[in-house]
Amino acid sequence: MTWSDGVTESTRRPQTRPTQLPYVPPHLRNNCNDGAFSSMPTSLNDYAVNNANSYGFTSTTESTQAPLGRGGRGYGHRGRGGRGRFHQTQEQEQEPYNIASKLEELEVNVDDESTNFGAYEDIPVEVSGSEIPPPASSFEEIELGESLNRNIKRCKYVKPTPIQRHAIPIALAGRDLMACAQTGSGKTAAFCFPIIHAILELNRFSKPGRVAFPLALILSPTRELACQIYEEAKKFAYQTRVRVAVAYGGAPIVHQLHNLEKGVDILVATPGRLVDMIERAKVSLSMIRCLALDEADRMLDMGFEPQIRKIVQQMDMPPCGSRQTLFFSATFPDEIQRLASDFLSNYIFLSVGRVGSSTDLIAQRVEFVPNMDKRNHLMNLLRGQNANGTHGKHALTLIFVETKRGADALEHWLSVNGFPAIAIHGDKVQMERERALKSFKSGYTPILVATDVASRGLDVPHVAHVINFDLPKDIDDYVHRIGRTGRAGKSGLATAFFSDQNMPLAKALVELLQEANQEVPLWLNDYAKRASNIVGGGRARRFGGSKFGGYDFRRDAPYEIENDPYSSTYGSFDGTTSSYDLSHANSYAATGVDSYSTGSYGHEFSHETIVASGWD
DNA sequence: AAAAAAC
Repeated sequence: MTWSDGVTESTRRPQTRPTQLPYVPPHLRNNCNDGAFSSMPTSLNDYAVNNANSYGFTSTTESTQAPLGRGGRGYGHRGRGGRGRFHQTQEQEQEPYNIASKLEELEVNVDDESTNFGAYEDIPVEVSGSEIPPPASSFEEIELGESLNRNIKRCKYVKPTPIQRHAIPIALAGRDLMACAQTGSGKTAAFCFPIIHAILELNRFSKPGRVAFPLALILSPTRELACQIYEEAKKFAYQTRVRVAVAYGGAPIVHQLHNLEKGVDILVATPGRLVDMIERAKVSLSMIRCLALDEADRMLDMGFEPQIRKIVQQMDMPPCGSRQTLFFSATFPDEIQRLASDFLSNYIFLSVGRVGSSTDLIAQRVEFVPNMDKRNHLMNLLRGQNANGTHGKHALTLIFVETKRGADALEHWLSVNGFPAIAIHGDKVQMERERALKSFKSGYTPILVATDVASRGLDVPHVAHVINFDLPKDIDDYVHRIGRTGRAGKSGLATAFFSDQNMPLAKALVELLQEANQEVPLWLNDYAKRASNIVGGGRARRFGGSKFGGYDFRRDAPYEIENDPYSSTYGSFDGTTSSYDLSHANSYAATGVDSYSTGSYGHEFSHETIVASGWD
């Protein structure tokens, strides 16, 4: 990145055509051969088909119907007849859902060093905007510099993930970016590497002093996520002169201030504490070269947007255009994209995987469970896990509930019933929150009951099972929640308890399951159809003509762009919706068109391992 | 109607 040249001047026309090499995620590159390669998806399929029975929770509308399709790709099989026996708790007791063996079958988080074999067959990549820098295929090719490369190796990152391959060159070129990539696919590194590289290039490090002048600011919606990003960034900046600091509420401010006084290049923060520090004149944003928002859609939603606007537009931060701005998330609803463009200048829109989609590393199940039966049903699930003795460090269970009170209540109820559970939510003091998370991570209490405080970004290895005890109202929240498992190439399981009051979510849930090649229960389909007749059912988010297109909201609203007071910030973006697959890669180079997308990366084999951590 | 985020 060439901040020293001036951020806005550093954009350049791509010199070479994008190297569209076949992509295989890092975890798939270990000792691959055709036989092993095909083993995982097969077990996934078998899993879905064979367990249609033991799962078997269906509404009366399904009764004796076989489940539709299967969990894998294609619809060649039909599950054997699932019996609708959702009132028959007796039978549940006799035939508890044997989750432990299923987790083994799925090779869920068996071992950090183990690799799972499978394929991302179709990872659509869409890039739009003007003068798009081409993606890179290796870290070496990106030339991040010796010290950073050393740290990348230390972290056992061998090959960039798709989001990294595309986002890092864009960020290095100094461009603003709105990036969407699936949970657990390596977003943290995708914005940390370019930031650290740019600071090293700038070769002007912060000095100790009463007021801190960070060069880069990374914002996070929760304290725990801020901590996690901070820890990651520190690893990446190890033995460089780049200093990283963190600022978040609920912890004594003096320690954080003390650290700031030593000099800060990269500040990771939650909004409230940051504003506090700025108002105390302990931090100045006047030197900020790069602003990165993790979970950017959350940061710009109703609850957070005023604070972000204050920090970005009403403090001493350099204005849009004279700083670089990077937005990252797994989800990016249309209306939030529109809002986000206020903070961006001539930005590039990048999506790896469909926006808001989940990864197919997560096997998703939806069961109809009336509110009254939820606890009993949960008990049966957990008993199934316990029975096989694998409910330890290698199979953590994360249970999401709707309310803070509900989290406490469920924690208590589980504890009383002999399940080692602990709760985390925003009414606990920070120390309790951190203790709960630590206790969960260590496996000391392998069950964590959480509100949405834990739904985004947190990277906890060994989370094998995410249970949506209460489903969220927003499908995007669901995507983030289940994204706590199936990270960095590991597979995972997500179970949702769907009750009558989740009707509004049915349509979006069905669409998501279909996209992720998951089995859609017939009864859920019925709910979705009924719900779609009611105004407001689902979310009008996925539209657009082309198969993968319609994600960059600028494409859907060319007129608004022309009439928009900010239209100049769009540079030469012309609202075209060109779409290119591999066979058209050449035309990209020849014409310098402003967007391209790929439908498939194909497959590739190599021999590499990767260690999970801080992937979001 | 809920959750998160400063003291």
